Amino acid sequence: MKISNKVINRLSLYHFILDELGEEEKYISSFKIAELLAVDNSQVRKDIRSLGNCGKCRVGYDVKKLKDAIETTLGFKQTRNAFIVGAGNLGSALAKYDSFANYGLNIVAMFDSDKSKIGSYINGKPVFGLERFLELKNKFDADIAILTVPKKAAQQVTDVLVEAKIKYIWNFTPHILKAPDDVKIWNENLIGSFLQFTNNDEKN
Amino acid sequence: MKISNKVINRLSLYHFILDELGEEEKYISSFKIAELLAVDNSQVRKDIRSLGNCGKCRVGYDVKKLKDAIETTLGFKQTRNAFIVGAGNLGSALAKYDSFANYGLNIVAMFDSDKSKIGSYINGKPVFGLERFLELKNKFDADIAILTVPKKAAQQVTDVLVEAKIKYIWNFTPHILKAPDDVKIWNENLIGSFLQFTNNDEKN
DNA sequence: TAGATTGTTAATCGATTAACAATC
DNA sequence: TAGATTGTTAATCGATTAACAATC
Repeated sequence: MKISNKVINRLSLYHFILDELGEEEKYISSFKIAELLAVDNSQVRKDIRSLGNCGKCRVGYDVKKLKDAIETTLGFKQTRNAFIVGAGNLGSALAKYDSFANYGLNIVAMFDSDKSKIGSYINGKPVFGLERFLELKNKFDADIAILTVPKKAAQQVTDVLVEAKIKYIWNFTPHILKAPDDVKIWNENLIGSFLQFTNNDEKN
Repeated sequence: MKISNKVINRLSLYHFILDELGEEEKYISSFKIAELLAVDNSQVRKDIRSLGNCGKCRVGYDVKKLKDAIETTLGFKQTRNAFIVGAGNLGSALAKYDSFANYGLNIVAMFDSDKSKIGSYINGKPVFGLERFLELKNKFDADIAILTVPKKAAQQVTDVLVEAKIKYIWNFTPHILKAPDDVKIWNENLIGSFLQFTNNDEKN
């Protein structure tokens, strides 16, 4: 069954909470989760229901089982290989963000146009020149590109990624990318987040 | 009139598009914007309508006026001062992201617990020890904290921010923060983004 | 049992899409 | 005028909230 983006996002937040519960807490209620995230408790139950059979009347949800169900449903275990394209500050920050691996995102290499960076390693990930993208895309079995190049290079680099038949582009640049319909683009719009955050009382 | 988060987010994307149109393009149609973002064209018109009176039948929207209307409505011009708390890779990346200033987000200083960083400057922003947070919050007129500390320090640092009566916390850590209701928290959930992105065909 | 909590339905609310008259 | 595009209404769709019976 299809799970909507909003539900996926909330399930990932529930997982953060479960992740930090001590061993001694065996059960957690929808009321407790709802309170921590300031959402409606029946929404929490409904979200969890989409994972299948998890809860126990009167006691709540088994923390370990619930965590496991979220991990299975959201695919934390099936790892996906990804490239970071743009080894600047943001690209390096993401390369050093080891939590990604726990959620199934495995960063295998990085690309940059700066010759002084090519051949170096950032948190163990090798940095290559972009001209080798096609070759290395085939070698590493990666279909995700995390785009962290400067705004003005964004489209040109995207063309290279598209040419190499990358399937997913996670776009951290404030540039609207042009790409064929079969390439899935996710705009990580930090500016938009900031504006929502400070202009509005809704939560994310 | 209140504008919903989804509309704010799309308006910021429209702004990116307008920002990159050459001087020669005086007008743009809702159909063109819709095509670039793969959204519905009547949604674009409705979103723009929430800005007030902008369009011209037959010719489309005046690019300059539309840009200006988005900037006014979303408050790009009223700058807000912010601190980055955590001068690691991600904090430094955000400190170097000069585009923020164009959208009204002015980063005035950074905080870290690492003594070797305290006293240094990152992209011109001074780095202070966290024990000076309260003092400097009053000095700089800042009510936003961008939280980029390691996950395990997140709650402890949040307590300091709350104590100093910060109003907005932009949380980049994968930790659910506990804070009083009058502190507004925005979770920038990168893990959640990744999961939505790769599990689902909806767009963001 | 009494009480707490889930699962689920129905009601409400808001967002998206489709359609088309009005406009220039 | 003819044609393109906005503005706006109505229809549809989906998400949230409220309520409560079922359960242990």
